[in-house]
Amino acid sequence: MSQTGQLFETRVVPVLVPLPAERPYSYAVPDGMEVAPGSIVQVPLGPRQVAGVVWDGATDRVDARKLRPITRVFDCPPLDATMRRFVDWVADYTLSPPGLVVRMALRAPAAFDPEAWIEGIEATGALPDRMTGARERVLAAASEAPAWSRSGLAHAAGVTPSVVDGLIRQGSFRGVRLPPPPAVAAPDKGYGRAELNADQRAGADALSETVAKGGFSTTLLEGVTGSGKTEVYFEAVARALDAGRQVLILLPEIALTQSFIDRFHARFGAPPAEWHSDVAPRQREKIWRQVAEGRVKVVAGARSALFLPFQNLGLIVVDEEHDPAYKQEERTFYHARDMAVVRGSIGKFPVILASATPSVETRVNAAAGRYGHVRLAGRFAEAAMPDLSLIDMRAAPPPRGRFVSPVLGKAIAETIQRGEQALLFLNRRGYAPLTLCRVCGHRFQCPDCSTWLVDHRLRGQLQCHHCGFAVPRPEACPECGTLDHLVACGPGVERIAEEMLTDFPEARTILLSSDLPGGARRLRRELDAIADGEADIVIGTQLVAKGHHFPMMTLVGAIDADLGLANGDPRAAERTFQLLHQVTGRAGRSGGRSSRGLIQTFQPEHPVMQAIASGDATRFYEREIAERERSGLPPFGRLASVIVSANTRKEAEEHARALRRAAAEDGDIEGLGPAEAPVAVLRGRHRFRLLVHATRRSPIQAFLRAMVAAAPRPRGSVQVQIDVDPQSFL
DNA sequence: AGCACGCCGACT
DNA sequence: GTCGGCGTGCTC
Repeated sequence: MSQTGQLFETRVVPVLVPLPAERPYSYAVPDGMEVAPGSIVQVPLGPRQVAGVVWDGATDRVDARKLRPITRVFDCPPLDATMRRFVDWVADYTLSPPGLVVRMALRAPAAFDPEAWIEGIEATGALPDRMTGARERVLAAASEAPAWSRSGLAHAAGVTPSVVDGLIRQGSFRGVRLPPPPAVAAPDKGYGRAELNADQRAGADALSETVAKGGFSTTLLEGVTGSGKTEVYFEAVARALDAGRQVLILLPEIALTQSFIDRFHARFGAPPAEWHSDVAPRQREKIWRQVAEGRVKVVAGARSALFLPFQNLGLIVVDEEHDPAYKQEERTFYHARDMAVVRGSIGKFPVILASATPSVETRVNAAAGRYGHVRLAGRFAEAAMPDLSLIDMRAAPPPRGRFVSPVLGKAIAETIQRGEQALLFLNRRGYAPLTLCRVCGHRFQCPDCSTWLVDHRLRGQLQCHHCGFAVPRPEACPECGTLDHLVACGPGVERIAEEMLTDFPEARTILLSSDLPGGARRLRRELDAIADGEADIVIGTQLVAKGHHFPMMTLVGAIDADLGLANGDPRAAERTFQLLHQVTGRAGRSGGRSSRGLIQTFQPEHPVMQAIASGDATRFYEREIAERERSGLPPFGRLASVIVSANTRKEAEEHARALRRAAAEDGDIEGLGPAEAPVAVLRGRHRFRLLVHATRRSPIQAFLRAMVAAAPRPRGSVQVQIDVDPQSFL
């Protein structure tokens, strides 16, 4: 310790910086600088300056020569204690460095400095020397509000800005500084209260009471599509706003369409602030800042909105809580629904999980009494319930090479004749799942995986859906060289679209698939267009199942409905049930109009098909939970995977083996399952997934920590990430 | 995550 | 002889 160090006590604080550091770094606080835990600061890090957060707890003992001073404190509301605890909790639970978690909360670099004030003008009351018609209009328009922007006033008065300039010179207006305009208008909790039926009223009252009571709780809001879940939880939102709290509504990214925003707007007189990947950077920063200042009251966002720096969060609603899109499977692996519950628990406020088809783990939590359970019995209008039936494809097959059965084809014809819409759902991208040579029988297979290559005609490629391998569609068989004798086997959405174009050439047909060009933005636009009636036949993969409002959709057909039941995934039945239930729920949402759901299946006797046809979700869940118990699989929790990724398959494989060996040699590491998902390629990196399950003795994180610690340190491009399955948080 | 340092292949 | 590939290691 140097003499100056002894004479002038240097204050040292921990600062969490947004990089994969296991713990906060230590920084010196310059004389006269005020910082406290939560302060957002700028610190030197190597050659650059980064934003970090002053953290809690003791600082690392660090070499005085390394210690560098904080550059500045941003004029920005600090991250509050609950947010800091939340970051630490998520880091611990997901076994990721806290620095990477805090990074998710700091993703709005320009938002740490206050927004600039706007140059505006206000009327002085002085009249100009010479009055003109244009000047009169400007003065009249100006009286509508205390202050204006120069161009805004000109626009409102219907004159050019030079008229306003003239009035400024005449002294009728003076310059004034205006606070930055709000990102969104304030919601009005009493604006467009919906008419609720008795059932919905009871549900809304129960949720509102939970909100009014305050404190942490989790409630499952369960009700079929069209039962008015949204309107019901809007009442809880209104109650939280009434108490002066902020509200977060989480939605799967794809469900954040204009129609949701419109419904919110109709209820609260203003749209919510939107937070998803399509929001422009400037707007993102504005929203981040105003959320931190408590000026934005309601955010509707995708999973990343969970890390927004709310000042006064009082309610989180997780809509479509079963949706797999809530699980982030890159960088920091987390499940937004579960982390929402954790955030509620730390912040001591209620969380509402809404779904027509809850995940099994949420059902189990509700059944065990850990979560409250509010059920909405029926639809708004009972008549709007779709009439569901199974089509036995063994009894009534379509002609060879076709996949839409005559029964469904007839229903489509009738539907579009009436000017209504038909939706065909098939959960398989591309044109055909298998291509073979009619001469020698050669099947096109992925060189790295044991899977067929899927024919994608729109892209002119054969693709492996497992690892991303792709080749141009060949014309000749690579085995026997014969030209033009390759044949596509089985259906994909592209092929169904082709069938529809052949059968209904005059109909407006839209194909929706995640691999079509244009990305999320275009998809949202197309979905809104469909809702506006700009299509007759819609063919789509699972993305059409996700919470859209299609009032004209009176027929839903599921092609190959039992597709998902074949693979060995322990959640196959649950996923298939959820998908089919959601997709058939798209039908019959406009009251009065009769609607149908036709499900093509090769195994109509399967319990999932029976449950779908009967519309009895409860029976399905009870059976599924019992089934999992019988098979020894926990209904949820105590499961995890270790994901090893590397630039080459060999590297990834080698590290996966090392982890396996470490687990085998260390007696304390139990529960490394035999399963190992085949390698997948994601953005050029080869990934291995090892399944891990814990025994009853300790939380699964302990196994994972021990296993990763015992294995050799990753070398080269190798990276290890952990994905912990949903558990109970109470 | 950046960014610099460092050690092996094709070029102004 | 250098420019530059990305493997390795560090950042208070």
